[in-house]
Amino acid sequence: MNVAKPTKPKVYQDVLEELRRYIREHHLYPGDKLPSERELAEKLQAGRSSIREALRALELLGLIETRHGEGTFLRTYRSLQSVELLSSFILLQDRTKEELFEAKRIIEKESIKLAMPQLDDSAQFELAAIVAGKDKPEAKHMKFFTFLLEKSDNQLLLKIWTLMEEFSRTINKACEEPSFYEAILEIISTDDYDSVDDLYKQQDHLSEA
Amino acid sequence: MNVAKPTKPKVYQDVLEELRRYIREHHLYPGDKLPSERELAEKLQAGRSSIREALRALELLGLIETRHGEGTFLRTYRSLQSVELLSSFILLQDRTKEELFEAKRIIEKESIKLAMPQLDDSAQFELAAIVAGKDKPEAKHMKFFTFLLEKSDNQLLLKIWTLMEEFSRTINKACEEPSFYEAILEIISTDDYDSVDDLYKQQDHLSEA
DNA sequence: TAGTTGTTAGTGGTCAGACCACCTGTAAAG
DNA sequence: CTTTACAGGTGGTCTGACCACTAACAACTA
Repeated sequence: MNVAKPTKPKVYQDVLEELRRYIREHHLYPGDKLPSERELAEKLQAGRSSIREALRALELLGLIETRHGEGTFLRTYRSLQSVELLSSFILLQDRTKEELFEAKRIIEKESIKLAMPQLDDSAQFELAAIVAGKDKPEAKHMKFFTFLLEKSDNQLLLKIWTLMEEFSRTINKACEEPSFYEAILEIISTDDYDSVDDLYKQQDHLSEA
Repeated sequence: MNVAKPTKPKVYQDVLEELRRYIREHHLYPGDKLPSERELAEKLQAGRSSIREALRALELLGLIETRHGEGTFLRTYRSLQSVELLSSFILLQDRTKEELFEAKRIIEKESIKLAMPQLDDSAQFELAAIVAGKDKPEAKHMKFFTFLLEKSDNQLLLKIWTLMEEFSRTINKACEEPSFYEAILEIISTDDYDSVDDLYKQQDHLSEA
C-alpha cells in the first residue's frame, strides 16, 4: 500500500482530458465532428465502453450531441440535458444557492456597464419593450439581460450567465421589481455609468431590511 | 419515417430517471449505498454498460461517489463540481483572449468589494505581504486574488476565477503593475468601497492610451 | 485468548466482441 | 435523369470475461 495516494486516474477521466486537448489542438468549434467512438478507442488506447462513459457524461451536460448513424458533434452550448433532473439532485444547499445568486447578480450588474456604450436609441427602445411586455417576470428578466449581454459582446459571460440563470430558475424565481428595470433604463438613457453600482448597492440594502 | 418524432429515449436516460425514483422512494440520503451495478442491470432490465454510462454521468456531476470494491454511494451534494466542469469546457470553445480577460477582471474587481467587510488588520497584513513578496508577478496576482476570493466566501466565484486564471495563463500573463495592488490595499484600508470601480475605470483608460 | 493470516464472495474498472438501428453516399436499375 | 438497392461507417446496446480492490469471516498461530 502506498503511503501517499497518487489518486488513481480512471480511464474515462483521462478520456475527458484527452478530449479537451483534442478539441483545443484541432481547433474544433461547435458543430464540428468528433472522431468516432471506435477511432477514439484506438487512438486513446482504451475500450470503446470507456470512451462512451466519457461521452455520455458530456452529453448529459449538453456539451456534445450524438446523432445516431452520423457521429458525435461539438455543440453550441444550449442548456443542460434535462435541467429538472439535475436540479432535483443539485442545488439543495442554501449556501450554494446564495453563492449562485450572488455571482449571477455580479454578471448582470457588469453587463449593464459593458453594454452601455453600445446602447443606441433603438436598443433602448427594445429594452423598454421587454420591460413593458406581457411576459412573466422571469421571462422578462432573462430577455432583459440576455439582450444586454449580447450587446456586451462577450460570449463567455453570456454563456456563463445563461448557465447560472437556468440553474437558479429551477429553484427560485430570480427577478426584480418592475421599478428596478425602469431604474436601469433611466440610468442607461442618461449614460450615467457610475450610478449602476449605486443602484445595486441600494437594492442590497433594501433586501436586508 | 414517423412524421412526429417522439424522441427515442436512450437507455441511460431511462436509467437516470429510474435511479432518481429509486432514491426518492427508498429515502436515500447522502452516504447511503446504491444497489450494485449488476443488481441494477437486472432490476432495470438493462446491460451493465448502460447502467455504468448513467452512473459515470452522475459521478462526473458530483452526485454519487464510487468506491472500488465497495460500491456506489450517494454523495453529499457538491453542485459546484458540475459548474466547474461545464465552465472548463465552455472556456475552451472559442473565446477570445479579450473576453476571457474582461470576465476575469470583473470577478477580480467584485471580489475586492465582496471581501472588504471581512478584511481585518491581519488579513490586510497578509495581503501586503503577498504584494511585497518575492514571487513572480503572475504568482503574486494569483495569490492576491485567491486570498480575496476566499475571504469573499463564495466558492463558486473562486472556482470560476481559478479556471479562468489557468486558461489565461497559457495565453498571456495577466497581472498588473505593483502600484495597482498597492492602490487596492489603500482602498481596503480606508474602507472606501466606492473607489474600487474608479480604480478599475482609471486603469482601463490608461490601457487605452 | 488475542492477533495474524489466508480465503472467498461481492464490487467496481475495463475490455473485446457481437449484434442492431440508423444515416449517407454511391453504384446499379429503371 | 431519377429512383432504387446496397454497402460502409456510426452510434446504441448487450453479453461475457477478466482484473483489482474491499470487506468479512474462517483458520491458523503465538
